[in-house]
Amino acid sequence: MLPPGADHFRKAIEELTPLSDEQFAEVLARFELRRFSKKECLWSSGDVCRMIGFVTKGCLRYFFTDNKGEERIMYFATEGWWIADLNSLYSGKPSLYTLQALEDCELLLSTGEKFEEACSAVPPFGEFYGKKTRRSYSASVQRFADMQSESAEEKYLKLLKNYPQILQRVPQHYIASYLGIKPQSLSRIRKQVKGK
Amino acid sequence: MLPPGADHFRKAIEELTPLSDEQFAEVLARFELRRFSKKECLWSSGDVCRMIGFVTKGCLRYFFTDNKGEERIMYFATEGWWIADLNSLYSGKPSLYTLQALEDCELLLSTGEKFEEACSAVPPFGEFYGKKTRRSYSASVQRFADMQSESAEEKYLKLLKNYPQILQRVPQHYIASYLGIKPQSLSRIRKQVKGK
DNA sequence: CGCGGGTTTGATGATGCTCAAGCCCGGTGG
DNA sequence: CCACCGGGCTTGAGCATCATCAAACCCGCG
Repeated sequence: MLPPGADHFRKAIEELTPLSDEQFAEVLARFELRRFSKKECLWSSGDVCRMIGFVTKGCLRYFFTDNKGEERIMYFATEGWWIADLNSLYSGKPSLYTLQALEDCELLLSTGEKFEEACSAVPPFGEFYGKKTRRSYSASVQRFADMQSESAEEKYLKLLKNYPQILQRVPQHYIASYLGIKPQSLSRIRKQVKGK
Repeated sequence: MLPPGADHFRKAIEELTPLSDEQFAEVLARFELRRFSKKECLWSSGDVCRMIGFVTKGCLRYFFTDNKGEERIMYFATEGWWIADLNSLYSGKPSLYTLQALEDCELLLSTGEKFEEACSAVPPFGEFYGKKTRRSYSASVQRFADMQSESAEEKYLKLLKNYPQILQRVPQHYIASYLGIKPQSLSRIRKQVKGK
C-alpha cells in the first residue's frame, strides 16, 4: 500500500531521472510519511537538521532571524518541494533556519543516513540528487541576482505572475517577509498595483 | 611534469576528499592549463558555458547585466576558486553570465564531458564534486540571507573583514557592483567608515 | 460585545540613487 | 619635460524608495 502522495513523489524524481518500479520501491522504503499540524516546526534554528524530505501536502515557511531580530522568509515550500538544511544535515552543526508548517502538512521524510543509503542502493536516485542540487544551486544564484536588481514592486509582480497560488494561501505579512520588505510597504505596493 | 598550481588544486580537492597519487593523476589528466590575459572573457552572456575549472592564478569577475542595463558582479574568483555556470553547462542553454579576467590568469580547465569522466573514473572525486556543490549551494543561500538583511555599510565591513585581499586588487567600482550599490555610495561609505 | 491579530493609512525619516561637477593620477604625445 | 586627456574616485544637492512610528480599521472568535 503506497502512502498518499507517493505518485507525486515518483513523478518529481522521474522528471530528472527515470526509475523502475523496484528502484522506486527501494527509494520509497527509505522515506516515511509524517504529518505536521499548523504552526508546528519540523526543526528550529539552533537544532541540527536531521531530515530531508518532500512535501506532499500543505505549505511551510523556511526562515531565519536576522541580526536585527526580524524573521526573514527564504522560501515557501508547497506540494512538490524538497526540504532540508543541507549544511546542517551534513556538517552536524546547528541550523540557522527554522522550517514551520503554515498549514496542516504531510511530508515524506528521510534521515541523512537512509537518504545516503537510497542514493547508493539506487544509482539513478543518486543521480537525481546530484542534478537536483545543481539546479537548486543555480536557482539560488539566480534568485540572488533578481533580488538585487529589482524593486519591491517588481519582485511582487514577479511573484504574482510566477506563484499566484502562494498569494492565495499565505498571509500578507509573510509575503512581505519573503519579498524583503515590511507589511506596510507591501500594503502600499498592492494599492499602487491595483490602481493600474 | 605537473603544471603550476597542481599542488594547490590537489589540496583544494583533498580538503573534502582524500585522493591517492594515481587518483589525482586520473583527475588532473582531464584538466588543461590555460592562460587568459587581463580583460579576456572565458565566456560571455549568450554563450553556452562549456568549461568547468579551477583558478590557480589571477582574479576574475562573474557578472551579469540586469534589466536596467547595469553590470552586476556576483562574485570574484581568485586563486582556489572553482568556476562554471552549472546551469548552462548541463542544460546546454546560453549562460546569463560573463566570466572575465581582471588580471592575467591561469586556470585548470575541463569540459563537461571530461569532468564527468573524472567523476566516474575516480569515485572520490565524484564525491568531492557532490560535497562541493552542496557547500556552494548553502553558501549561496547564506549570502542571499546576508544581502537582504544587511545595510550597504555592513556588507562593506564584512567584505573588509572576510576578504581584505580582494579590496587590494580590485577597482572600487567593481567592489560597489559586488555590494549591489553605486560607486558614489561606496565612496561615501568609505569616508564614513574611515572617520570611525 | 469586546478582544486581538492582521491590514491599511498617514506623516516623517534614513538609506542609497541620480545628476552634475570637480579632483586625482597615470599615460600619451608634442 | 610638460601639457593634455580620460578614467576612476570624490563630493554636493535633490530625489525615490522603503522603513519607522502611530493610529485607525477590519473581522473572526471567544
